[in-house]
Amino acid sequence: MAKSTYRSRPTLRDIAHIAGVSAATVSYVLNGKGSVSAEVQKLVRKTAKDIGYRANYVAKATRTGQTLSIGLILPDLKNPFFPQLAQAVQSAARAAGYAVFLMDSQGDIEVEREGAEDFISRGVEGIVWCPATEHDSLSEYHADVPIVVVDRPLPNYDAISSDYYSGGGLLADYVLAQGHRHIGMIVGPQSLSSAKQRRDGFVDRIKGCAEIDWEVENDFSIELSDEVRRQLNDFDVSVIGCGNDFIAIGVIRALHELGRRVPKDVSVVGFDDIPWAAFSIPALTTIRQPFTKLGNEAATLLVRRILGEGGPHVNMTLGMRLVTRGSLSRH
Amino acid sequence: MAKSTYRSRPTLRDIAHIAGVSAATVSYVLNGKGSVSAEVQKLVRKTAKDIGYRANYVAKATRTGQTLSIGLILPDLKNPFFPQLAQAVQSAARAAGYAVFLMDSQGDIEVEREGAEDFISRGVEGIVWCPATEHDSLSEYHADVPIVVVDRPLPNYDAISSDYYSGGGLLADYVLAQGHRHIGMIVGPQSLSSAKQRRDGFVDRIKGCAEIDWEVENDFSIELSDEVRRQLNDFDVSVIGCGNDFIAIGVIRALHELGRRVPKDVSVVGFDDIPWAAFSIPALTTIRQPFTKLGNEAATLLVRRILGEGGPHVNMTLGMRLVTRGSLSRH
DNA sequence: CTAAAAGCCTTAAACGTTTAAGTCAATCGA
DNA sequence: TCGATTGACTTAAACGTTTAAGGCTTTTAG
Repeated sequence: MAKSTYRSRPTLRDIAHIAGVSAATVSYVLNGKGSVSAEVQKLVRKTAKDIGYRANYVAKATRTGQTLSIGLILPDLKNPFFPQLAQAVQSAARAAGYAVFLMDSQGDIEVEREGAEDFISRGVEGIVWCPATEHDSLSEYHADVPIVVVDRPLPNYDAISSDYYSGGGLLADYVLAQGHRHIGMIVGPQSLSSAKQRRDGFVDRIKGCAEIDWEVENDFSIELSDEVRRQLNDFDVSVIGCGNDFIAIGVIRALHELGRRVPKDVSVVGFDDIPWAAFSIPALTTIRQPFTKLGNEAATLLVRRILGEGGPHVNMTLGMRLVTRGSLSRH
Repeated sequence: MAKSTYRSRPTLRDIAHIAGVSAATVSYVLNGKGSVSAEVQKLVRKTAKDIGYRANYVAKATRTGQTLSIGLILPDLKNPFFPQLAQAVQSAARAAGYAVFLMDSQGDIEVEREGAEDFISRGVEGIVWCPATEHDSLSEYHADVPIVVVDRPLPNYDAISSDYYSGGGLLADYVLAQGHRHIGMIVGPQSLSSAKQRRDGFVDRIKGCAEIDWEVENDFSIELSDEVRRQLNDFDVSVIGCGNDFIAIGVIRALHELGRRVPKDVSVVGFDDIPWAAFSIPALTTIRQPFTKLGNEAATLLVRRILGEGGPHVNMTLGMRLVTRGSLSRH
């Protein structure tokens, strides 16, 4: 009874029958293989078109073993980091003829696992994975299918991530060049490698050139802890470096409530260049993460692996660049 | 040569062979059908586990005709409207056992078409579609597979959208209740039904109670046209109603550049309650669109159609609600 | 005690493709 | 003229499942 109202699609055999040739012949012309006379080719194509034939990929896949699909697992689409990534992965995959299954793990590593398992049952030929945590929750699927992890180098995987350390350095250079010598830092959770690297890159470059007056940790979130809010009353620093743009936007907001003007009274810099960064008031000076390139490269690398490209796991790292807007002024 | 380094997965026949039973028996126990002795059940399950068997959905699908997958087509993941929707669709689909293929049409109706075609070739059992334009670009796939369109009622489709008209009214009520009597409006492109409805809902309620001093059109975008920017110099209106939150954020920004304070000098209201709305300064008073519910309902309805539920096309409309934050003050 | 029913398992066909191998006729080269 | 090659097409098996039909063996009912 299910689907009863929807038409069942014509098959390759239907074409064969109508055109009076064998199924094999139809398959050959539709795939441009074998040798078939121009006459028959034309006939087959015509009947295919006439009856509205469309290939059945799943039948095709049973025979060839190729589903031409990949899976994308990411932690939370609501985080503005991921839509761009997903878009790029899908677009690059599509260009290579692959469709992409989407799985939002909601930050749950158990869901990540189940998702990967489900994907593999569905025959995906590879997975692009943006891990929710530092935990290698997909290790058991590793042998079944190539996996490219993005945003985080993970041992035993192909990995593509932004060069956070250099990005931190880039930001430090600019902060120094603009004359700032007293700096407050609100870093992301240092248990996350991505948070640690951007911090270290920044700090290492600052070292000896200026003073880091204080450094506190906060979630990668707009909500600031009480400890952080207290630090915001410090009038000695001329700039506050934030672990990411969320924190920076939260800081600008909190500063605004405290009656301190950005960047007049104190400058603020972020990290990532999420879409909102351009539209805060003032617009955020930040380090741009190449979201789109990240996704494109991940999908492209994955496809290469699928096509059999060997070699050791790559750990590709993409350059970041400084985006200067209004939230930091000369000091 | 491709995939040579990845293990080929054990099949149901492998289990059968090892356990010394027929493939049919294995299938029966794995699917909980037929009648199989407890003994054999145990044996089969054990061997399945031992050799790390995982069902091959594509083989299964050739036989059953059910791929347990649906497609999701949307115009632009970068638009903050869609990530939440996608998340909800995926989540609800997953709960029903369905996986979802993602396709970002980039606003191109040709891509929409190709995407749908590709999906159908891949055997999706249904499609959730968020049209990029008012154009019914998927009409030809309509007969193949159930399609639920979201955000826009479209004739001959099941449709789920927010009740924009009522939402507009809700906003008008609040604006009036707060004492505003002179209103400027920056509406979205009136060729879009969603833009038109929210405008009409607002205007119809205002009518007779207050003055709409001016009304201009702008894209649903943060970038404002010159005409719009000129209007912003009008000191007569006490509130500016915007077609969506993007426009509202752009307006707050432009007003800020003009030296006018929001909401002290003039109030601003948006529409949609995109995630950024809460974090602008001041935070936006707006009408919340039930993104998550929209996605959930769409997926659930689609699944019901897939399972064979008949009946005429539904045109479900979801209530919106007012979210009061700081961008509008009493007048 | 026997016929019918129930329980447990197998056989084999089917789903819509692809593709290796084979057939047959026409063409070619010497 | 004849064997070999080429060209055009077909046959049939295979991919990994599901499932209707059937065949034993054991249990049940009368």
